[in-house]
Amino acid sequence: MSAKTTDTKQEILSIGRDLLKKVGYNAFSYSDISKQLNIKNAAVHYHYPTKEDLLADIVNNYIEDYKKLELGLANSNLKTVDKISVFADRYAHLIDMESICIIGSVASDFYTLPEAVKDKVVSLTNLVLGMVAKVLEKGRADGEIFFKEEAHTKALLIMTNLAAGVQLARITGKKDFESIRTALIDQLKK
Amino acid sequence: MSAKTTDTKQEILSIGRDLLKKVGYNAFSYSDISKQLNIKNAAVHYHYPTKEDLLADIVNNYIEDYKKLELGLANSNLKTVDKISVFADRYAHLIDMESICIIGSVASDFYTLPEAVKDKVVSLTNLVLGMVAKVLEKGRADGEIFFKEEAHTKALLIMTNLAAGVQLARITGKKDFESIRTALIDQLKK
DNA sequence: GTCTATATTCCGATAGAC
DNA sequence: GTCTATCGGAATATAGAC
Repeated sequence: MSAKTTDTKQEILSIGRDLLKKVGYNAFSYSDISKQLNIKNAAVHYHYPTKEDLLADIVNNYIEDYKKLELGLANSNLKTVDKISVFADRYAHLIDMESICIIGSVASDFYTLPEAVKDKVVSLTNLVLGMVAKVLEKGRADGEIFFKEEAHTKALLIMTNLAAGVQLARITGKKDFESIRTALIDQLKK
Repeated sequence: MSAKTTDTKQEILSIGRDLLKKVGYNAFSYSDISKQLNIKNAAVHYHYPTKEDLLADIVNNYIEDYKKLELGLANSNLKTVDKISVFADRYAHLIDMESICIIGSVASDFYTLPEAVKDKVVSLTNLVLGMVAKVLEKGRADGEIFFKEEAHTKALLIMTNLAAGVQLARITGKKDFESIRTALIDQLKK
């Protein structure tokens, strides 16, 4: 139990993660978090002394999550198209949560982020792009999917479709995201 | 001259536009603007009583800009691929300005925007998507470009590639955006 | 160890000077 | 008409109570 993190800290992390994806780093305050937990805003500072500390933990948390997802996909029996669908489903779910993806959120706020966090954001982004590229490359080698670009470029195309797709959905509706999802899956089937 | 807008107001609008695209609606203050003009922050309030007024004018300004661009493209002799390239070039330029596209910026901050502005954002977005879709549809009818999706869907795919492409470039570098640009133009040539 | 009372700074906005 | 001095409130953060 020595490594156990308190429930309060876990809840702060979870609420912070949701707020980051819903309104962005500059638009939420410690008060927004403390009110949800019925504590004073300063209590949040005990667990995370500065907002930068909280943000850093959120990003680290996503790095861990994506490492697990990468392992899960690598060890799964899913067909390549279904692996990409798993990925697309995660983005579709964001829309229902009134969220955008973590990378899009911090990218929009990038020039206002603490320097130390920017490095972590780069790591997270490279992790996700690399994961998608690997899935695509293997799928093509196995003859399951088709694309002519480099795997890294194709990963960029798909990732940007999804990331900006959830952003656009806030403005024009979820139907547009579904059109994007369907189209990019169809493209892989050639 | 009766309709003339003061230089100060014009400069406020211009600086506000730049700040909106660089750091987002919640991350800039009237002080950021007033300092650049060597006036007091309250002087900005004379020209734009509330921050919402400024944001609304910025979005309206973009609507006018894009209407002009749409007319310009419709009356031009450019080939379809070059019209899309004009569009992609605008996005590439944003990266050099440390900016992201206006639609991506307000989409990320959407749930913190004043209600009245959200409607304008919807109009702007539909305007841009419609413009791109029209260019694509005409280009396909003229046999200049090829794509199998509906024109609206293809516009979504291209727009999201570009919008999230400039966001990603902040994190992983401009080279990734150039890969995206090259790939999406190549796709149109089939 | 966990949280509250309090300080400090900066925000958007108003009232009033020139 | 244009801008400055100033207000009320909210933000992040510290010091100290329990």
